[in-house]
Amino acid sequence: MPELPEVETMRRGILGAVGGKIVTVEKVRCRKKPIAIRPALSSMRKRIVGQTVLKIDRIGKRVVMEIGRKQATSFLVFEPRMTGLVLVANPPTREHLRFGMTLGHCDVSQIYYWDRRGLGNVRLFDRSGLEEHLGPGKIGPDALKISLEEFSAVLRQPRREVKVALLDQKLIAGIGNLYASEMLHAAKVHPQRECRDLRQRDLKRMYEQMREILQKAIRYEGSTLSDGTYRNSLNQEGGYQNQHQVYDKEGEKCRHCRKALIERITQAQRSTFFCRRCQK
DNA sequence: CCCCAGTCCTGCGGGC
DNA sequence: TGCCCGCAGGACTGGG
Repeated sequence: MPELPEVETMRRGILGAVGGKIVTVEKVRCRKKPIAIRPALSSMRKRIVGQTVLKIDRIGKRVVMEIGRKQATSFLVFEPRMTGLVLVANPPTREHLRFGMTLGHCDVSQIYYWDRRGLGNVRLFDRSGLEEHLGPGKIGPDALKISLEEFSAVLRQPRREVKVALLDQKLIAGIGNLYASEMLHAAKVHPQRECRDLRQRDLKRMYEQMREILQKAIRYEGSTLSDGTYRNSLNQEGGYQNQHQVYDKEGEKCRHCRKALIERITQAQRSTFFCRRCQK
């Protein structure tokens, strides 16, 4: 379930390994069990082999590598969805390795895309294609770049439940199911509140807790759940799972009030965890 | 416009 | 004990 903190950790892993150096793409390859890789490998090779890695970015829950020369640059986008990993070393298994790149002139020589379930994808866009698929309008402002004013404005979604709105990537980019539950608990806001009923003070607490939790989760290098799928770019576990207050803790005593039990409900076909006593 | 169910896919754990 | 089904939830799609 890579969300913003996990994808940011992947981005930093790649950046630390290749950043600041002139990096040339030498080889691009793909292993069995093809996932969505577009365009096909042959044309991807034509466009990026021999080119230079210029920038490593993140758009919401995607890692974006800008590759090329000054003018015509391409954008290689890794979208891990549920079980994808962008690695610089130690892919968990060979079986689910989906895509690899060999780089020259830097400490790491390989970038891997590994994906157990294969729901993710790797795509190459030109500048206008990137704009078309992932530009503003297609995807909201980043959860760590949005201002309080903008945050309050995009959540003017009268009848939508606040938890469902937080998951909508067109409104805010980067929040997924796990961190939505955690930030609402920390902000003491009930996940089923309709957005129109939120007061400015509620929005302010949500905004502050969103930043707090995402930044802290990045420091801990993300959350590795019991299925163990998510790893950082060196295939090591994250640490934020030990900081969770509500996610996947149905029936446990709330760590905040120490009285009520954490409940689990379904919203938009996803589990939400919350404390009825703390969250109003 | 928004909501909902279905789709992709694999591995696991709960239940029988 | 062993097997099978359902669930996990990223993003997208089509129908209401």
